[in-house]
Amino acid sequence: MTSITEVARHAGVSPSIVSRLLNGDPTLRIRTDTRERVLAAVEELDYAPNHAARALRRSRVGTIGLAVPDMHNPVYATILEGARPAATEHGFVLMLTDLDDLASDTTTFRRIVRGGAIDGLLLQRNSTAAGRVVDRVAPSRLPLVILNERVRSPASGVAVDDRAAARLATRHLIEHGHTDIAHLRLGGRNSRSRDRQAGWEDALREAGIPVSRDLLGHGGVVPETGYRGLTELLARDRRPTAVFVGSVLAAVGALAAARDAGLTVPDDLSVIGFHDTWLAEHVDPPLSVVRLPLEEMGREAIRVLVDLIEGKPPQQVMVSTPEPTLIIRSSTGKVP
Amino acid sequence: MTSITEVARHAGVSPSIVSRLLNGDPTLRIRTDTRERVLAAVEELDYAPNHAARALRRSRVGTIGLAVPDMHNPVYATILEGARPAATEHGFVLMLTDLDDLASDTTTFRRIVRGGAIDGLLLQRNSTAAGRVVDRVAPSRLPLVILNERVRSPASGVAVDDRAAARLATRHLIEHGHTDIAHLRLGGRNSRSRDRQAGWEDALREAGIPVSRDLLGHGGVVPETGYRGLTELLARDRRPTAVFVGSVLAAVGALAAARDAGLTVPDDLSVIGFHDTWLAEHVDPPLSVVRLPLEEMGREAIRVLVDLIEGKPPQQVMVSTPEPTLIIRSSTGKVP
DNA sequence: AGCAGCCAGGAAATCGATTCTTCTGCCTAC
DNA sequence: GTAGGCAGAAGAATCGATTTCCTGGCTGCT
Repeated sequence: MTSITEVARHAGVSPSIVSRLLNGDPTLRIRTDTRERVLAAVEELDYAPNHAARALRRSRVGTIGLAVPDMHNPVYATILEGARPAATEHGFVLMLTDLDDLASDTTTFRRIVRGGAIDGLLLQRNSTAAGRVVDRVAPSRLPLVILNERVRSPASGVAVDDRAAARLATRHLIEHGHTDIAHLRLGGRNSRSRDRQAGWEDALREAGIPVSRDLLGHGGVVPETGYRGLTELLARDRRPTAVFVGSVLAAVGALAAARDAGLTVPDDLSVIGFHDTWLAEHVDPPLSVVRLPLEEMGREAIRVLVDLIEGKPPQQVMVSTPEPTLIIRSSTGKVP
Repeated sequence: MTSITEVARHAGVSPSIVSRLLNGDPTLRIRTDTRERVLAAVEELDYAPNHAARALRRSRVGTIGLAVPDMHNPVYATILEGARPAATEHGFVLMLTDLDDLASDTTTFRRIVRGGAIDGLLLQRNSTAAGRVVDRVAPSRLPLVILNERVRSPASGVAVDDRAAARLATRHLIEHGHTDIAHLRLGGRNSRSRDRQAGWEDALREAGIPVSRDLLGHGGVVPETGYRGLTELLARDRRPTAVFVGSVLAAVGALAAARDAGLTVPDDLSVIGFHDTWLAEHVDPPLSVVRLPLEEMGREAIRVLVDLIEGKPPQQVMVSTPEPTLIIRSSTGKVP
């Protein structure tokens, strides 16, 4: 590990010069030949400032904690793909922290948050665990950005336009002549679930179709709950001819439920999901979905968090470009 | 940020006592009442040692870098699910580093590796990028563990028994009466690809079936390459009745290729994939696969890396419990 | 000549935890 | 009565980078 002292000795200057040069101190007056000697020494010794020492001095570690509930969920993977390069651009590294650990384990929480292992936290507010983390983080004044969720003003949050996207998906079904359009909602106390349901209602109302509780079911966020949700819905008196599912994974489960109920998709039942991931393309039938700017959301979340770390005020951002788009595959069709 | 000095003042002792007590210094002699005063102060101030200061002093940061090519790949997500809790157990946090950045960007590499931002690196050796990273890391003596790949002795690696698993998968096809069994290999210069092909050959040879180049194709690791691979294979003179695909994602692509070629799976063609992820369950038809202990591999990799960080010698580990298992779904059946 | 002012760079304090060395009473044993 | 020993704890150096405050020497002006 070459230290700044070695570089300084190598170049025949004092450490402060090396530091100020490398950090671009505007008040630094330095001769060209000295500058070049220092830079040459840096190159030759392959010097990089020690992470820990710099963090200690600056009281900023250069890492951002990322707490998502489940890496298997392709939605989070996509957000991550957007967030990581953005973090790098801003000079930060992402640190993976387990949401549940943060919520339940005092030792982990202390180590990470109180011990200053991260400069800020990016949190997917999903489970009740996330709520607990938010409550615990608040008093420590650690910069915090809630991901994929609209939040109230004192907090920072970055979301996508779930409502518009849900409306788009539902309208697609309406345009195919459907009027009995069910919705399998995410569930839970979060804006995503509410907004997607609201978008569904928006589209129905705009088309003059009455919104009925009979066509509202629970879809959850994994295939199993989607399967159960559609199965239960199909057992009711009033059978839908189309269903808008609030999650891709649940939509995949719904596809299986339809098959097991003896229905052909899309001839007997149209299914549209939420969020495009390459999974949607490879199920049978390929799933129509509405695509939202998830990577962009990841990128924005990093930007907002870095702003917060730099002392700027909290922001609530809705990422709306590119706009939600329909990806029409084979799971949606005309009304039977 | 409460510091150790504040805790010391609060308890009426010197900082060294606090440090030695909290770190369990065995040479520390301390009165019970003093100990309790210190612990009470720690609790009251909710003190945790500053990450950066401790890292600086100990020259160990407590983080492990993880470089995988693609989070969308459920295989990596699964390995990660195993690695993260193991890291926490050992007192480390996982840091996400981009493989390509590490390979190509000097600044990032310096910052992370030379700057001592990680104590060790867990690397999925996949692309040529990974090879470059290995070469660059070597001179810096950063502890390095290659994931999911057999390696030669001076390096450390953790792998699963690809060959046995491939043999198992192929034998499953043989037991269903198939003799024209193709293999879509991963490709690339890595042991995974070679071992899976070797396992396929093992099973054929054991059954007295000649191994033919005509039945060997390229599958890659994503659906698109799997699609192309099978399409090309089906265009040859000799048509297989079954195919063992070296990756789940490629197998999913192969399913689509079979459908587009007018073949019904499994009636006209049996398909078996490698690695079980919940994706396999939800494609049509549900894909038979062979399941390997991926989470366990992630956990083991952390153990080996931590050993390395603590100065123990390199190890090459093959994770073989639980043993590879067949997960039989509906994509494999009797020979037509 | 004398002095202000600038140029180029140096010295030292600091961040917080760890760890090695040193110190102070008090008790015991000879 | 005093040296020695030990329990119990304080002090100080250190890790490496940053940053504030200085300094020596030269220039230019009066």
